[in-house]
Amino acid sequence: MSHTHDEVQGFLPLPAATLHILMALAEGDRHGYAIIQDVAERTGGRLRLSPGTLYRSVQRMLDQGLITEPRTRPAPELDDERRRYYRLTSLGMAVARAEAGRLEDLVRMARATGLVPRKA
Amino acid sequence: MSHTHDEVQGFLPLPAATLHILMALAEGDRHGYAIIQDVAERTGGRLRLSPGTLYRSVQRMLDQGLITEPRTRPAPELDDERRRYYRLTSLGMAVARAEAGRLEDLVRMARATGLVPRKA
DNA sequence: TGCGCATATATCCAGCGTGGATATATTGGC
DNA sequence: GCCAATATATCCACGCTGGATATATGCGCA
Repeated sequence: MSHTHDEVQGFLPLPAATLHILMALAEGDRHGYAIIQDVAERTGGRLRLSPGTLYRSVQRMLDQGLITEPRTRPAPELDDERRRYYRLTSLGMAVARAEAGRLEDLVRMARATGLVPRKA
Repeated sequence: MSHTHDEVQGFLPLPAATLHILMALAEGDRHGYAIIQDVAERTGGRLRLSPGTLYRSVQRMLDQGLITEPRTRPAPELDDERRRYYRLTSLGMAVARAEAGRLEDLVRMARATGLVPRKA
């Protein structure tokens, strides 16, 4: 289950919401509403994914194969029937890593200009 | 010539082209076409700003006060009359630093998920 | 001389990603 | 019984982008 450089690179640059969703799913399977909360929490409330952005991003990511909808649902007794859960694919992980690398390059370039101090 | 946190933060997230233009101008005054070349060079040819993106971004940045058009033109004997030169403002620098910081936070978050290794 | 390419700026269109509003339905607290 | 939170889904308007197009000058080369 390996992915070619071009196959992964073709997704970049990743839409902002997509990277956040991938990061939220890195810890485990989550449903849509939980992803919104997770992103808000992780960003200290600075990024609040709107429902429109979240559900359209999720649909696109399913189509692209970055995430899947697993058959098994966690904790049936605590479950909410309405929920739809999502899981990272190996392609999704590879794409997230590639995007993070791209962002690192960007930060490195910014530092190289001398415009940006090397730490805050 | 200081800028408030909110004044600067209000520009974020910065459009991709805008950050690249700010980085290109960090080294000194440049005209539009030179910015396109500079960005292509710095990114190893991976990002080629289209004319549409470049000139619209520049116009927006002038309106926002991130850059200015200096009166003095460099090297009059080597100059091309058609060129329009642009220069970073202190606001532009502050905004570029803030955006770089935002990207760093993003990379840090990606690392924290364990999804992204800490160096390549 | 004339052709094409690089230089240089500017405008237009179509496409995509986003926020916000709206809709629908269920659950829990007061 | 009412409102807020939970949960998903769709629609509209806006902003950013690439690519095409337009215009004009300068340079190399056949």
